[in-house]
Amino acid sequence: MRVKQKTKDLIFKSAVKLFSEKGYHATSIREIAKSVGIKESSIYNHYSGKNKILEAIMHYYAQGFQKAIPNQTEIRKLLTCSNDPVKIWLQGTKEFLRKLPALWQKTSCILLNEMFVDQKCRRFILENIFKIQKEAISRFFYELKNKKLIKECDVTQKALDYTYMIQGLEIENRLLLLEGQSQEKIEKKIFNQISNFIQNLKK
Amino acid sequence: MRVKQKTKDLIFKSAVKLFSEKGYHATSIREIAKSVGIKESSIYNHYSGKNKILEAIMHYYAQGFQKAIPNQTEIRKLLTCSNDPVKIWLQGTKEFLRKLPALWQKTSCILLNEMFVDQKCRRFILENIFKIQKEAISRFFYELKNKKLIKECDVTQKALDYTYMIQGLEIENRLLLLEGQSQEKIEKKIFNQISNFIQNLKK
DNA sequence: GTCTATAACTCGATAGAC
DNA sequence: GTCTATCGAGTTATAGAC
Repeated sequence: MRVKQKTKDLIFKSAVKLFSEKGYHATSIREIAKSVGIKESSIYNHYSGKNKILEAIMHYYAQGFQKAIPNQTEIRKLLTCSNDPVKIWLQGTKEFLRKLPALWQKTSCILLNEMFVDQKCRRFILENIFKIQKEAISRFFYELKNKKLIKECDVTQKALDYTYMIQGLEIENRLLLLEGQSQEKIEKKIFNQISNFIQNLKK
Repeated sequence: MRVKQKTKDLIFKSAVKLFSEKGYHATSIREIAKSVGIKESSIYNHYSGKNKILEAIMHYYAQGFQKAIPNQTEIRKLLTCSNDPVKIWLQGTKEFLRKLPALWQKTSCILLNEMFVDQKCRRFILENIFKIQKEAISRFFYELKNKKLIKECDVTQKALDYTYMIQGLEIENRLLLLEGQSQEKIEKKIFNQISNFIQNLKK
């Protein structure tokens, strides 16, 4: 049982690596098997098909995302940390990123690509990710406004603005990762951009 | 010669349609040929390989983009139209979109996907599109600031903010198109979002 | 310039020995 | 649970008739 789990895990990890680098369709079962060090037929003892690996990735992605989103209690706790919305937001973002599982970034790359090609994947992300993301940001902004830490504004519109910005950043993030830029440099850029956005929400 | 050009054009159009719907890798030469109404071998009389079609698409995309970007003269002309930066910007955007060739939207979908998978395509877009886009927006914002139509601000930072927003919008645009939402509804959303951004730049 | 025919290869998936 | 062997279908691309 332990060995079986280990192999399945290796298949998953290799698939995530290869799919994120070359794309789902351009990666073959054979390549995954080779990078694990087994024959392609052995993969079918763990996943009944290539598509099942993608489904597992979708599961991993959604579960990791949902668990990392701060709930109402965590938001309230964050609000007591400081009177500076920028500090609060950065703290919240850091905790969110820290809570994401190790391979989440790569699974994100895979699915955000596949989304434009695979209808099932697209619907899944639209309903399970984008919606939740927008709601969570709105909720957080609403609490900040309630506490008079940010100026009077249309919270829903600002949450939309923020979401678009994050998606744009995400694209750059993916490109820079593929071009081999360091994770620190990317994170610094993201935090600058986020700080700038929240700064503009101040009174 | 005329017939030859017509077929080549049909191949290009069919490829753009299929690639944008199913992705480059998931579309076969056979399918393209079938949708044109010829055999796959006949395609090789016009394009020496599947990859050459993608290269043609890259060419079409970049050329269409560059030709649509307003030059310094056009920017200056736009600035005389109104004292409202929102009106000026929307006018500029409309002219930009109108100047884009018919299939540009779809080629954009194809390449923005392929970008994450194909290094050649990625470099091409990073160097030929993103860079030019950012520079053009900076230039335009700079002129608006010079004319005191927008408040004192870091023009480069605002151009970056705008670029991220546009990329986020572009993602949504692609998704909604794939989900069958009407072009008008999408455009309305884009114009709202853009207006909102420029409005915030006002004094 | 399009066709038929086919080469040469890769793909996902299965059967059955061990 | 992994292996070898292989199937059947799909792929890009080419050769040569018309």
